[in-house]
Amino acid sequence: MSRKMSNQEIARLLKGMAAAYQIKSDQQFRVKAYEEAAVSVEHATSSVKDLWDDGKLETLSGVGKSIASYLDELFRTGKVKHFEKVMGEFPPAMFEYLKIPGVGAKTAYKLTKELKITSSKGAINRLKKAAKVGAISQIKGFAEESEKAILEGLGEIGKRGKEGQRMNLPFAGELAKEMINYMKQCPHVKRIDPLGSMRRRVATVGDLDFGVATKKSKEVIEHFCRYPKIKEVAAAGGNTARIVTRDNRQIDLKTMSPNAYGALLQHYTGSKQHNIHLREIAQKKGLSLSEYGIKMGKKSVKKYDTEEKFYQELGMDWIPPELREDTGEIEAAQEHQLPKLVKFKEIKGDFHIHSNYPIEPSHDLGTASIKEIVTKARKMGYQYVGIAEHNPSISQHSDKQIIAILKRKKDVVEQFKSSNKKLVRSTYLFNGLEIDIRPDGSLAIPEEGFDYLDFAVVSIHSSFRQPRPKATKRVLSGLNHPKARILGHPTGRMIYQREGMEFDWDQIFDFCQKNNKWLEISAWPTRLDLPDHLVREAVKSGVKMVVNSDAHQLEEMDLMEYGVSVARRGWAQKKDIINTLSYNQIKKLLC
DNA sequence: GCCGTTTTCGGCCCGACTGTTTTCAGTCG
Repeated sequence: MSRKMSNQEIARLLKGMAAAYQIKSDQQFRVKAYEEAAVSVEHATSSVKDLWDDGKLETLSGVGKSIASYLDELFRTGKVKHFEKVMGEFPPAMFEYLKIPGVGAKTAYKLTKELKITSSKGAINRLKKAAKVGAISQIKGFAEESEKAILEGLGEIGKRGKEGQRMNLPFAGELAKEMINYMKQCPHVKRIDPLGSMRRRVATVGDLDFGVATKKSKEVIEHFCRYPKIKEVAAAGGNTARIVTRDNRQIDLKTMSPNAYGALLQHYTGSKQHNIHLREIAQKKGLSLSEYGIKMGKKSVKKYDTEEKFYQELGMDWIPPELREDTGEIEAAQEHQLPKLVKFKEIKGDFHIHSNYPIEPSHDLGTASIKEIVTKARKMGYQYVGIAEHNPSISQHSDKQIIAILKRKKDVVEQFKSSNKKLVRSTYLFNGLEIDIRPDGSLAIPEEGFDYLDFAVVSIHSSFRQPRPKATKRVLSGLNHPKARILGHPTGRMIYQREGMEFDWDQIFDFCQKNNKWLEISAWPTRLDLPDHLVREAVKSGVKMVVNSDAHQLEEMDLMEYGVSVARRGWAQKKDIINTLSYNQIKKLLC
């Protein structure tokens, strides 16, 4: 098929199969298998099509021989005969209704039958009309509340973007900080943590959830419900509450007494796959896990104030939330072999910051001066900082002009260094450039221009749709120059806007590893690129990476922490990240 | 349909919430 099918669409297809089987048969475990495969596809950090290209479909948990072969058929022919046969027994409208929050297989099927709607075309609108005239509440098993819920659910579909309304990690992270600061004003909040994908630092976060350790749940919930940015309190009970903010973000809060907080934190941090695996292990030991603690046989639930003790009870080390995806971390924790993940405070510099130096680029210029950048870097405790503006535009300048601009910039940097000796002694300034790798693999400045640079970040900013062999060759060619040390935002993905490029990663990893080239982990909110799963592959291949902010404004230098989160999710340790090296070490590598 | 240092057969996570119900079904995370 010509169009690349998104993970979201594939997940929907698998969910449809689960729903069909749910109605059709009592094979509840086959239903569960399809549902799990759907979730796995939905949460996959790489495109399933890419995995298929690489023959790695079965690395997705929950995708075995059968589903892999169906997906193979899907990618080869654009359809799956078996799926069409199974789902063909049901009105197509039913699969549309599955999109409605709160509507599952049974409800969706019942609606199509009772309302006699079959075609998927206009199914949503017809349902909306039925709800408005009160036809749904007339159906047995439904009443006013259900009808209202369906109407509200239908409204949700319209509001959501095509990929669902998830936020990128830095966006969600900043919202979470605001909430945490607000909640800490309440003296009864002993401890507060984000939960779920936010705590695991996934690149995209859905709703925000928080856990609070407190002995005074009522007061904490009340304080939560007085959050200044609130639009409405959607629900509030003894230990949980849900608010909706003015920008329509749903935020949940769950409280627990401090002596049982560890289990709550563990349970709601997930991931679901991680927890299921844990419970299976627990079950074999005769234990049962829940958000309240651990039940041993018929005895009462044992409580845990910390997660550490909870994991210890199961015979394993505490697992950093970033690793809790059931991709081997549980086994590693049992063997006491978990990696010592890189930390934000170990970062000693940032190599990708756009200053406002008038370099006349074709892409956007930064807004902060060189002095502001170095001063900020020093405040952040960095030992060094690299400025890397986009190269001067090639369409607007001759080679000669580009060389002149780069020479002048070097002069300005040298002048800055000599007139700010004290500052530069504590935080050294490297003079770099972010250079386009053009579609043919050449770099967008003339050879002589490199004489005026300490290093170059080379990146792709155009022609993202090249076939894999050509794209791979392009990157290797771009990295080939001795001054080209960093491959900027390697896949070029833009979260929710553009899929990453397809490369032969083994070739790229191999080249980087042998030639001392570094892959960037960009902390730029819509990039977070390399993505975490590729970070992990790179770590396995012994490739070094560098976490950069790609800041265009001064404050954006603070986004570095989110890049570190991506590195951590990719199991990266200090030794894998080049900008954890001291200035003296890095100087030797660059000069 | 998936999965495996108790298994290639025989298991498959746990609980809350909601709405509709007199004891539960469906959905969600």
